[in-house]
Amino acid sequence: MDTSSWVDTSLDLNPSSDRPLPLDTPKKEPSENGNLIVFGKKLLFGKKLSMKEESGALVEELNRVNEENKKLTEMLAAMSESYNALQSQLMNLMSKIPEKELSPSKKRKSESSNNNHNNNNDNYNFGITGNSESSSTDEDSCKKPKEEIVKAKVSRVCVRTEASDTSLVVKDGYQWRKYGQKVTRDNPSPRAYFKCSFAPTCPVKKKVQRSIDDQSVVIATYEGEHNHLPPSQMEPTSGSSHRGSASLNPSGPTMTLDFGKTKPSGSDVARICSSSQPKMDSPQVRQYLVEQMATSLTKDPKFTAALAAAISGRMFQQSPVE
DNA sequence: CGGATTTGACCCGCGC
DNA sequence: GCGCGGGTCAAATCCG
Repeated sequence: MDTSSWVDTSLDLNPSSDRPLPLDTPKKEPSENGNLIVFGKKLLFGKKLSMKEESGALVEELNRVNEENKKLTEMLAAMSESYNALQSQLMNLMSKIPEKELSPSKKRKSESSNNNHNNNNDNYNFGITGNSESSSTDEDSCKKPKEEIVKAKVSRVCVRTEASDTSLVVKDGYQWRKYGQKVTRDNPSPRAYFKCSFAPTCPVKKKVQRSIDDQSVVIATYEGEHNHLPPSQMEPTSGSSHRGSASLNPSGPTMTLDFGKTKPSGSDVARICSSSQPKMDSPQVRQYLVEQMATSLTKDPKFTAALAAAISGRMFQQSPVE
């Protein structure tokens, strides 16, 4: 199941969850904590109060916490809604993009037939586009039955990095060894070739190249499936609380975007999540994704601004002057 | 000193 | 068959 790839990705959207967050939401958290503290205090000093008073206070606190809870739930729902609205808008715009983006001078068709017909448009999808097996058309399977068998799973991931960062390094939790670099015709930026070096027998390869459209975005194309767990998950000390994904098909083409090097900006999340929408066929997964997004939102209000900026910026880029 | 990276050469598939 | 271009190899180099 390929959904694991982007699910896994989404799970790592909060790599900072184990570090003390600045918490720019003083409205919510302190009040919540305040409730808890007050609650605790009253428990501590409850001895001096009569049972009635104590129970009354407890009920009061309970009501207050419930209200707080309700508010938070509403906020969550609102955020999820606005996120979905933005996402659908983005997808609408994406679908309107003409195929003019395709480079007309492209000679070789192997790549385009291996992936999708709108190969280059993948670059503008900004996210994991899934494997070629599921996305390849009937035509492809007729034309290239051989490759259909040989071809390993292909996934594409786009990651925003610092534009000044010239190293084509995509931290995805695996260990890679670079074995080649090539300047291709389509893109003046060099393409780097990596092999998974963590396990000698692991057949997975990845290609990393900057997007011709946006130099701050690198496109990583993964081929094959890891036959081992990501090193980050094999370390017992590597955080565990927020990595509930360890059980999710570890042998699949999981892409645990660490973003350790680059800051986990909202745009990253927006790109990954928005692009993976076509794979959102499982309601559970979808719900989980929304929860993850909501968690990010509630933890970092700047996220909203970053998300809006990223999407609006993308829209502006795709429909320049109207 | 060993592993990782760099980079030019080579291989191979595809289109003409 | 030839040329082009992407992908891979492997020697040289770098780096911790």
